Amino acid sequence: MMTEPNQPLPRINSGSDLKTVLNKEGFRLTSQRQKILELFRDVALDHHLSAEEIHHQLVEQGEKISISTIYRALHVMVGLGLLQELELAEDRKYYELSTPFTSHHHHLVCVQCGAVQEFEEVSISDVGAGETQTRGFVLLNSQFTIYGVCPRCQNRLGS
Amino acid sequence: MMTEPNQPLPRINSGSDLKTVLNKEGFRLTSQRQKILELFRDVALDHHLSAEEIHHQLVEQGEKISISTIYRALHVMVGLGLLQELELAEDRKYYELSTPFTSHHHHLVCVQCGAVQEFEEVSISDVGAGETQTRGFVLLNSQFTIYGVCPRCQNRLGS
DNA sequence: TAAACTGTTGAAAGTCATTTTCAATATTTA
DNA sequence: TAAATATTGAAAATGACTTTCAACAGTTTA
Ligand SMILES: [Zn+2]
Ligand SMILES: [Zn+2]
Ligand SMILES: [Zn+2]
Ligand SMILES: [Zn+2]
Repeated sequence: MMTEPNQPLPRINSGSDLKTVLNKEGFRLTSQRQKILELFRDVALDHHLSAEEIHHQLVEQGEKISISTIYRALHVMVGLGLLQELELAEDRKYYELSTPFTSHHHHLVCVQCGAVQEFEEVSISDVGAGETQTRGFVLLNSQFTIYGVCPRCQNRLGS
Repeated sequence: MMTEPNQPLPRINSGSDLKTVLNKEGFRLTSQRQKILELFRDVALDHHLSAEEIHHQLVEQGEKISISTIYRALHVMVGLGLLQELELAEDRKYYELSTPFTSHHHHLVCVQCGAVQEFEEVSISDVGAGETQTRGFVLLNSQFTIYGVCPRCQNRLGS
C-alpha cells in the first residue's frame, strides 16, 4: 500500500503486456482498446476524461471509434484494474489511469467551474487499508474527494 | 472541524426550526418536506436512502407524495446543508442526514451486495480541511469512500 | 377577511448519460 | 483455411433524474 516516492511509474505500453492482461480474462486486444489506453498514457496533463471526451479526442485525431465502444472498453479496463472510475462531477463519470501507472492521489473539485486539483496523502490510503482489513473486506478501490469552491470562482461570485 | 466525542447530536425537529431554516432562503415548510426529514430522523438504522427508497417508504406508510417532489425536496435540503449526497452505488445517489445531525463519518461499501459500513476517522477530515485551506478553496463537503468485497460475499464467490 | 402574490405539488413529458440489441467484422483456434 | 468466439458501429432502449404546467397552498397586503 505504501508508495515509494520518486520511483518512476511503470509505463503501460500498448503492445504485448496489454494484450496479456486482456487475454488472461478472455478479452482481445483491439486497435480501439489500444487507442484508448494510449490516449491516457500520452495525455499526461488533463488526465481526467469522460467517455465523451475520450471519444471526441480520438475522433479528432482521426480514429474511427464509436461511443458505444468507448463505454464498453472503459468497463473492461476498470474491471481489469487499468483505469479508475471517478465521481468528480454530478452527471457523468471520469476516468484516469490507475495505480501503479499513476501515483495514488485524491481530488479537490470546484463545484462551480469543475477545476480539479490532486493531492497525495499516504495517511488516507493507510486508514482505508486499515479499516478494510479490520472488517475483513477485500479492498478494491478508495476515493477521497473534496468538493468546494476555488479562489477564482469565489472572486467571480463576489463581484 | 473537530468533532466532540460523546456529545449528544442535535436532533432536528420537524417543527419550527426546520421552518426557520427553509424560510431563511425563501422556501416554505410543507408537509411533504417535513415527512422526508422525519423519515431520516426516525429511521436511524438503515439510513442511506435513495430517492426511490424514500418514496417507497413514505407511500407505504400512507403518505401522498410524488417522486418529483422527493427529488425537488432532496435538492433543497442538500442545498441547505440538511442532507448529504453520497456516491455509494453505481447508478443512483443516496442521502443521509448531514452533520451536525449525525456524526461525520466515511463509508466502506461492498460492491457485490451493497452493504455499507461506516467509520469515523477525524484525521481524514482534518487532511481535507488542510488541503482545502492551503489551496484557498471554500470547503463544501468531502467524502472518503472505500469500495471492496465484504466477507460474506467473498465466501459466496468461493463456493 | 379577501384578494394578490409567490412557492409547491403531481402527472406527464422530456433529457441525457449509459446500456443493449443485432447484424457485420475482426481475432483466435483447430 | 474454416469454424468458433469476441468485438464493433448504429440505432433503439433504459432509467435516473429534471422540467413543464395547471391546480393548489401558504404568505402578504390592504
Ligand atoms: Zn472554480
Ligand atoms: Zn486524478
Ligand atoms: Zn457483500
Ligand atoms: Zn453514512
